[in-house]
Amino acid sequence: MITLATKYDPKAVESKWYEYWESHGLFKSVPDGREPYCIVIPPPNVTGVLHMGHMLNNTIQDILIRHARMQGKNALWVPGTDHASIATEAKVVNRLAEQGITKRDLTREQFLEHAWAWTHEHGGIILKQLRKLGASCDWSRTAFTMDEVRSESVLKVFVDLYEKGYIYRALRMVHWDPKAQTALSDAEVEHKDEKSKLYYLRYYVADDDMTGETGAEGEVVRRDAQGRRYALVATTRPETIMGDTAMCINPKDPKNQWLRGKKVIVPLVNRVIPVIEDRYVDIEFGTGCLKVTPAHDPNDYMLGKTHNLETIDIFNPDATISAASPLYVGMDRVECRKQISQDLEAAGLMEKVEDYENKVGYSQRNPDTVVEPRLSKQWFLNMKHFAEIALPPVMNDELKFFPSKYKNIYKVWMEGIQDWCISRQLWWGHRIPAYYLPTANEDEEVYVVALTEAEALEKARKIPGYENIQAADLRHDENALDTWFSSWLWPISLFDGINHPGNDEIKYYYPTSDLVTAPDIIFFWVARMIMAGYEYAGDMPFRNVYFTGLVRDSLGRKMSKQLGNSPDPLKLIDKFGADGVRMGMMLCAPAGNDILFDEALCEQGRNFNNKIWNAFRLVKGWEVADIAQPEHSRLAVQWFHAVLDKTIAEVEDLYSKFRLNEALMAVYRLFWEEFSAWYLEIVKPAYQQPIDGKTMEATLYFFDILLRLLHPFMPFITEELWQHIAERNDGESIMQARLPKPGDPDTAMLAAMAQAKEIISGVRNVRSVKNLPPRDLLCLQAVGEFDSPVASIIIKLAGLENIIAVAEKDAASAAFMVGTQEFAVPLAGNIDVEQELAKLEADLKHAQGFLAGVEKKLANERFVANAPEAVVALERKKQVDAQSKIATLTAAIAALRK
RNA sequence: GGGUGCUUAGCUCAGCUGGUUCAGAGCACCUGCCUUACAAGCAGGGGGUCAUUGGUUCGAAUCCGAUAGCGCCCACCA
Repeated sequence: MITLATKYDPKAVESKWYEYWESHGLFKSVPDGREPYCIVIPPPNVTGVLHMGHMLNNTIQDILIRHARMQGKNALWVPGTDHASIATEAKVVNRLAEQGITKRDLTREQFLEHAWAWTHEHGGIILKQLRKLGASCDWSRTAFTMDEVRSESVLKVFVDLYEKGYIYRALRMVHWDPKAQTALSDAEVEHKDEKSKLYYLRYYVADDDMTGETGAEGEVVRRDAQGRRYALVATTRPETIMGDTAMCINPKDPKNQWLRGKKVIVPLVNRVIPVIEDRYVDIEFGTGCLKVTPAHDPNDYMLGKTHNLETIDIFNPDATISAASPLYVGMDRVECRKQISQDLEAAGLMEKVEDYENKVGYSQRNPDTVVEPRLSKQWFLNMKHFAEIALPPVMNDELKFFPSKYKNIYKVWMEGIQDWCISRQLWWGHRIPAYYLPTANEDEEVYVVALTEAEALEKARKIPGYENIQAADLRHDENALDTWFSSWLWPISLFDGINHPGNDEIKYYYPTSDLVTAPDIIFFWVARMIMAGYEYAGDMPFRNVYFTGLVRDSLGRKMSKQLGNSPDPLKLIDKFGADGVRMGMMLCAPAGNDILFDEALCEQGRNFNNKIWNAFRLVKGWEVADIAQPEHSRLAVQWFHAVLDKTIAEVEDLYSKFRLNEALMAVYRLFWEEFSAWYLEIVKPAYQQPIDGKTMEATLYFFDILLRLLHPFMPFITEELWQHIAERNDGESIMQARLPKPGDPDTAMLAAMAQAKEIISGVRNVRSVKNLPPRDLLCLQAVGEFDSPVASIIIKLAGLENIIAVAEKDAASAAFMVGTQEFAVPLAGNIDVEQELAKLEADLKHAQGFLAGVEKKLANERFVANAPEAVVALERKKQVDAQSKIATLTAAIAALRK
């Protein structure tokens, strides 16, 4: 007999088994004749570290992968990392800043050297951390969005889309991140409500003759103390007045008719600008006068275009005031706002300031940075075609979203889709494969798009006038592509399906099975992968998308460094074991809801590990002897087979619906309640007594099956125990064990045990209330006929001497009811009559109330006439049962009162 | 501003097409137990007018409408 510690120690086993799995190649997958099951990992940032979001996301993926593997599928989980253009470049820039180097001091090549150094230094840390969690990825396939295969894929796709006419270059108002100094896509801007100010500024009428006209009816003419007339303009951004090139009124606005055709003077700047008219202006807002700054507002840009206005860009790329501005040159925009409002005030040009709430766009990657609308030339992808191919399969459930509520969100986005700005003014990323040719005119652009410089040269020479151009004359586009322009190919490029379409791997693994990701990247990533999937692999990239929730703390707050409410996953693993943490995550992870993470749940996970461990200790401690199998054990085995059949079917159903937390809860209860609290207690031999062979064999079989059911959730402890349950060969693993197919559950047996449990609970309750010692054997009286197929189990677990059917129970006894039958434990006179009466009367009252409800229903003619027969019959049965129960209780009370 | 979802025990959630003895689970809580597998445990127990309000129906947590609160997505009104 082996002696094992009473507490399970995860540290001793986790690394051992991970190494075992890896060294025996158990995570590896190559195409074969089996059904494939594939997940591609949402690639974490290459320089990132594991946080709770990864923890949740990857636990779920590992559960799905391990489950599929145990179903006999060829399971493949492909790992990798993302180059995360903006985020990584920002980190490198920060590190260089610490060394006193700015990006501008370096050439592109030098900067990239630093970036690669950083990547190699920090890259892959997160993948090592995933191993601690037990992630069963095929590490031999680890990919990087900027490795050779992926890079080539990205460039090929760019060239292809350009040639198909979907990619174009245009001068547009784009979102500009002044910190990263790059354009962003619409999706990378997050709007936040902000308390700001509305400044009312005086725009004096130019060359005012100050004639005394008061204007037509409804006109509002403003004059200062000297009688000079002015328009009052409301703005949230006074610092942009340096870029004003017009003031706009609505032609239908009666208040401002007098301004038609006039010119006004921009305050402080003293530039004279025309008053234009456009119905775009909201008459009700502010004073109905809008200042027009075409370079710094999308609407104003549009007005500028229609009215042929000059565009003055007063910002540098870093959002300091540019030399194009007459004032405040070099000042930061935030400073400038403060300064200019003071100066306007001092000059008497600011009439009032109101509190105002509006939405301000922030850069997703630089959360403190307000994005600036900026006119610039960028590369765009026309999205219309892609929306058309990607919307239908989701709407008709060929490709399923879990939970399905995201379908609608997806639909709305697709239907209102905007072109995607794919160029970034960054170096870290895939360089855009466009080559510019020298032109006489600086504003004119001639370029070719080609995979390589050689091809570009070839193409360039076909352009009339450029027949003799040399490689040195080509200027490679400086921009990099949006990170998501590589991620959207991930499910294809991982199998090299862009460079080698139709290769064996892509044919076998694509479409992949399930994608597990957070909903915040549904547009960035999920939607675009679906687009690329249909465009480049002719099919959906995955069959199901499981959207996890966001991990929050137990108070529902987002996890953040400032709040300090974000636990370090590795510390948690250290404290509770990977299995415990995995379980803790899953316990609070109902599909699609936010996760309110609480460390207490990991504790629950750890406790469960310990429970399994101790159940194992118990079973392993039994000595087998050549003795007959007791009746109760025989029945328990029969019953537990039924429980397994039922639960396995339930669990499989829950998996298919991605209700993993419920699947876990089902196996948790199966192990703790049914197996440990009931089954083991039934078959457990008396202290130091041996067990019969049949029961032992069945028990070990059950334990084995339970471990298999638990394995996807808790891979380490289950492997450890599975290896101990029976002799295993080197290289064998529970990972490869199959889940049994459930049979039809023996419902009669399940019903019999359900009743038996109630009876046992009844007796235990009597013991508890009457303070009867647990070891004293009791006698149980069943009033009327009694016949249970599992009576021997009741006798054992309730601690009974026997069960006897009696016509009338002892007067001095504690009674309880199970269904319609009364049971009693004779108490040899020491009963508290009052207490007993109170209990019976409470039961009686309840039964009477119940009966009244049922009878009221039955008295309702319309119910009897309209309800289905079965429902009415059921009500009648309830009536009869309640009546019999009332009779029993009344008799019992009368007997006690004697 | 436009959509959309949610509101069931102290907490986190189940409850599918309305009817299985007047709502279930886990955790938390209360009581009693250190009973040789496990106190990271065992046994027992309490706790909900299913947000509010109209309606449909013989019958509503479940269907429909309104209200309130919370959340999410989208959006260039200064």
